[in-house]
Order: sequence, then structure tokens, then C-alpha cells
Amino acid sequence: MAAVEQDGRMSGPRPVQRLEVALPVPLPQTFTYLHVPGAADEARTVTAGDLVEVVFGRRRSVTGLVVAASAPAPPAGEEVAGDGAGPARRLRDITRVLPAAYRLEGERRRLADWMASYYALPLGEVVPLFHPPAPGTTLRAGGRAAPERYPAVDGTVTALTPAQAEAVADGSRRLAERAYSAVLLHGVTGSGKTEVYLTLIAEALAAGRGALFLLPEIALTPQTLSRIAARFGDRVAAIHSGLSAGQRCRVHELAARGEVRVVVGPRSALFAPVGDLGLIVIDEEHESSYKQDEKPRYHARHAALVRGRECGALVVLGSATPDLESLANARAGRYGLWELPERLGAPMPAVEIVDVRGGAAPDGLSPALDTALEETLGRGEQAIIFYNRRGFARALQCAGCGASAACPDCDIAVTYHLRPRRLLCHYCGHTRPVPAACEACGQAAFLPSGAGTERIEIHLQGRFPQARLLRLDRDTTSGRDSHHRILAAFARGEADILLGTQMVAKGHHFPGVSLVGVLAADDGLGLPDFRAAERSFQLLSQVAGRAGRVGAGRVLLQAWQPEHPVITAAATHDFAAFAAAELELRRQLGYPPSRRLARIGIASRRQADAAAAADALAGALREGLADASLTLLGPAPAVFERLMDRYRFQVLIKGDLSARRKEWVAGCLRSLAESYPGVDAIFDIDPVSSY
DNA sequence: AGCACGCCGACT
DNA sequence: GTCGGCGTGCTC
Repeated sequence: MAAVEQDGRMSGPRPVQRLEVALPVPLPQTFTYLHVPGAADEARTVTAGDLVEVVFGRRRSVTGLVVAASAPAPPAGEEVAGDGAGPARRLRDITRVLPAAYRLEGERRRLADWMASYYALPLGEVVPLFHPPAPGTTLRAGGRAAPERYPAVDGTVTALTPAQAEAVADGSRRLAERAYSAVLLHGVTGSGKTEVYLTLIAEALAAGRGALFLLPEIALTPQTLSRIAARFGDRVAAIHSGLSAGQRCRVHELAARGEVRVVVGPRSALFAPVGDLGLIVIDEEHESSYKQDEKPRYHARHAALVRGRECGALVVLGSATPDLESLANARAGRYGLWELPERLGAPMPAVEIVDVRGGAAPDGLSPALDTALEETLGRGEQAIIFYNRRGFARALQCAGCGASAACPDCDIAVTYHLRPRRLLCHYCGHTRPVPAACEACGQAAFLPSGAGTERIEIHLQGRFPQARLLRLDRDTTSGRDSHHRILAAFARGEADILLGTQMVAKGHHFPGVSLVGVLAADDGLGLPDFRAAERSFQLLSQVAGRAGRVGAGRVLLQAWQPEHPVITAAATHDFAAFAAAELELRRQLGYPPSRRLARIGIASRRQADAAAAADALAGALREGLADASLTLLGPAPAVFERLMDRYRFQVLIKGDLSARRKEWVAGCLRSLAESYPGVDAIFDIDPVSSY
């Protein structure tokens, strides 16, 4: 068959390329497409590393990575390769080749390969991380294309303290070596970690190299961005959830062209195509938001270390409360260690533990905290009250039969909310009006049991009617930016008390705060999760660090277990004591960082199917993974046995799974899905929690 | 995974 | 009568 050229002349068939394309589907194979170079404007010859758009199944447009491309050759009856069964079909042409700026090659490609192997995913499933618009981000139609502007701040470089200078000096030496190395920067709240990061970024830039600066989304405040912009001007670009698809593409292209040399953002910023990377900073490296909780379930800290290794960069992990895994790596000599033990400007606040056992209002403010708050307000200073539970009451219990109103889709008591007055499931979002009478026994008297921030708010309003109160939790932050607006208003002194959930603990500098009160400080310790103690310690340290960053500060921790080692270590700002005790526990129980962990979750609408599939899987794994270095736990019902109308079971694997074995497990899960329709399986490497 | 096809329950 | 729930089958 001859093609008709635009000028009407007949010509022979055009040479075509056969492309092997990795696509974002959970299938182990690549897919073969054809490409006719020169068939359209910019239809250049394709090579491995190009991204292409294709029609796939019933999907109009899917972006895939070319992993192999033949030389252009005359077409010869191009058919679907393989099985032989069924009628032969012609191979499909690709729709489009993405511009060269989007090519996935060099150390980013090696990172993609590592991720696919380490997390046991087809290569195509990690490719979307590397090209904008990234999945799961807000796509605002039309978006304002104007570059983001941040208020100018004083960009003056302050003199470094001796500890900061020492860290920077070691960092400079490492940068000059132009080889991979990693460092844990352990610096207490307010010790000036950011100045160390910014100085090192400046050094990397001065040496002509690029940098990535990762921080939790929540920490991407206008303050932070202004400070960075003041220092680096238009060589820096920020990625955050508010960017439109077009703005994301722009950042990507500027980075690929080398016009932007520093990219700041949350975990997804790790994949920006900044060339000749000299430095990767992971701030608040202990934050669990660095682990993506949907597929692909990667950990950005781990991936950052791999990217650093692949391009010869210095990777700096910073935290006031390092992840125990990072601490163990530093102690084992795999990372350097920089310590900033001194807070700048003010001493660490004094922390008092308040025993609430036997008190009149164990869920509310103790007399000690009440008095401290009264004094603080009397002096015209600000206070933060932290209670990690939203709503009015944890459950609405029937006074007659004791039954708590439950979620129809989860085996969970629903939370009682006052504004609006409804019952709400915090796991699936189910909501319904408050019933007039008990749904189980018909009696009309209820006992709201266990307090939440709404209830504390009402108490505080009654107790201190003249105080201006701001509440910060998921229910007061539904609007875009409302979170930052509330924090900014409090920072400007527009309220006297900030009451809220863990949102009050993160980031932000509050010069006027001299009192922090924590209700139920030991609340998180009861969770059946091997990281419960670590998370509690981090949270308490963080919230305590909000007090007295200027002048004297005071922190009151109310607890049921005042002698609990996590509470006493947090009260004495003693990270080393906490770490020593917790590392020993982890060693005894065989949890990270002593041993690695993988988790397989099984879920189905039908309980029997989920149970049978979990049993079958555990049996297969016990046989296929019989090895002294591995320990299998389960199958066991998940901690929340039923969520979103699905019954959940799990199997845990302790020990080091080789890439081979992960691949084998992934294969088991694929065949499990075939044998048990309606059953879903999740394979989570290095899960952030064990339930 | 995503997307459409196909087959049985409660509604204008 | 049909709207729509989700089981299931396939993807070059």
C-alpha cells in the first residue's frame, strides 16, 4: 500500500519503528507500538528514554516510557506478538512523542528502575512520578499562569553559630568531593537547621550544581518560600499542591533547561529534572508524609538517598527527632552526623507532667493547666492547647444499653460533632444526623463519651470569655489555604489561644506563645503499631517546641501514665534516652530498624473470601519463602477489621526480601487476584505503620 | 489500574 | 418500564 503525500505524489511506505513501551498498569510486560518518524510535525525518531502518548485498551491517552526502539525499517505485516491465539491484529501507532525535556534518562531513569525493583512494581507504574502533571494533584482548569510571588523578606545571611559553621564546613568538604554521601542533621527545634540548608544550597549553586529541597507539604508556607526566594531569586522554583498542571509543566521545563537550579517541594519534588545535582535536602525527615500511602508506595527519603547515590550528590536528612532508622544508619557509619544541640535565642521550655488520674475532668484542662492558662492570658501572652482528637465526643453512647452509634461501613464508633450536629465516621466519611433515640434499644438518653477539640473549645469559651480563640483541625480547615490563614492570624497575634489537633504542632514560628498545654499526651501510645511510641515522642517534642521560642516558655503535658518513658523523655527533651529505650524494644521484637518489614493487606467485601484468600496467601508464602532469615506473621485480621465495607486481613514479613523474592510475592498476589475475584491485595514495602 | 460491557434490584 | 449498582474481562 502506498501513502499519499500532502503534495499528492505517491511514495513508498514510510519506515516505521517498533517501540517497547512500559505503561502504568499492574501488568509485568511491556507493550509494542509502532512509530512513523516524520509522519507529523515534530515526529522525530524515538529512542529509549522518550515518553510517548498511546491509546491503550479503552483508554484514549496513556503516557508510557519507551524502553526499547528499533531502527526505522520498512513495515512488514506488524502484528501483535506472542500467544498466537485469536485473530492477528495490526499493532497500534503511538499518538505523540513528548518533547525531549520530558525524557527519562540518566540518574532519574536509574532511580525509576530502582523503585520498580525495590517496590516490586512494573517500571511503567513508577513513570508517572517523573512527569507532570503528577497523579493525585489538583488540576485547575485554566489556572493563572502568572509566576508565584512571595512577599519580600530580609534575605540577609546571619552569622552562623559554631555548631552551624561546623556542619556547613563538613558539608562543603562533602560537596567538593562530588561523590555521594549522606548526613543526618540532628538539630533541636529552633536550632537553625534551615540556615545550614540554605548555606549549603548556595554553595552547591556557586559550584554550578543543582539542588532539591524537600519538605512536608504542610511546611511549604509563604514564609518559608519567601525566605528561599529572597536568597536564590529566579534560580529556584517551588512545587506545591496549589499549582495547576500547566504551572507544574513550566517548573519541569525550566528545570530541564537548566534555568531553574533549585526545586523546593513535597515528596513529589524529588523527581524534578534538575541536572548535575549536588545536594538533596530532606527537612523533617522523620515525617511519615514522605511515604506515599497509595500506589506506588515509595518512601521519598529512601528514594532521595538512591537518587543522590546515582548522581554523586550530598543528601542531608534533617530533624529534631530523627527517624530511628536514620539514627541507626548514622550510628552504623552509613551517614555522617551533624548535631545542633542549642536552641537559638532562648532555652528549651520547661516541661511539667501533670498526672490526671483521679482528676475531676480527665479529658479537659487540669487545675494546673487552668491556672497556667489564666496567668498566661493575664500577662497578655499566647497559649497553644493541643488535643489530638477532633469533634465533640469520640462516641455517642446510649445511656440505656451502652451501645455506641456505629458506622454502617466500618466497624468503628462514629464521632459526635456539634457544628454541624451530626455523627461522622473518621475513616470513611460516612455521616448521618444524630438519632432522636438509640438505634439499638430505642432509649432517648445519650452519653457523649471522650472529648474532642469542639468540646474543649466550648469549655474554653465559657472559662475565658474574654480570650480570643482559634480552633485548628480538619473541620475548621475545609477551605483552600484556611490552614495557613488560621496559623498566620495566630502568628500575628490576632488570637490568644490556638486550640487544635496535631496541625498546631507543625512548622510555624509563634513569637508570642509562652504556654503549651497538651491534653491526653499519652493518647497515641495505645495504638497497636510498632511506631506508636516514636510518633508520640515526635509529636510531643514538636508541640513542646512551639513554646517560648522568644523568652521563657512553659509546657504542661497532661497524662494518664505520667511515668511512661516516652512522656518523661519528651518532658526532659531527651531524644537519646527515648531512642535507646525504643531501639532496644525494636531489637527484641524484630521491628525496624533491626529488621526490615513488608506488609501484605488483603481486603474484600465478603469476609469469607478475604479470610480464605489470606489463608491461601500465607500458606503459599510460608512454602515459597521458607528461610531462616525471614519471619512470617499472620494471616491476622487487620486492626480495623472492616473499613469502607471491606473486610481486611494482613500478613507481615520480617526480614530482608531480595528483589527476586519481592517479584515472586508480587506474582503470588497476581494469581491470588485471579483465584479470588473481588479480593484486593496491597504489597507495602517498608510500611509506615503495621496495621 | 481504568474503563466499558452486562446483568439484576428500587424508583420517576 | 429504565437508572444504576458492581462483577469480570481485556489491554500491544
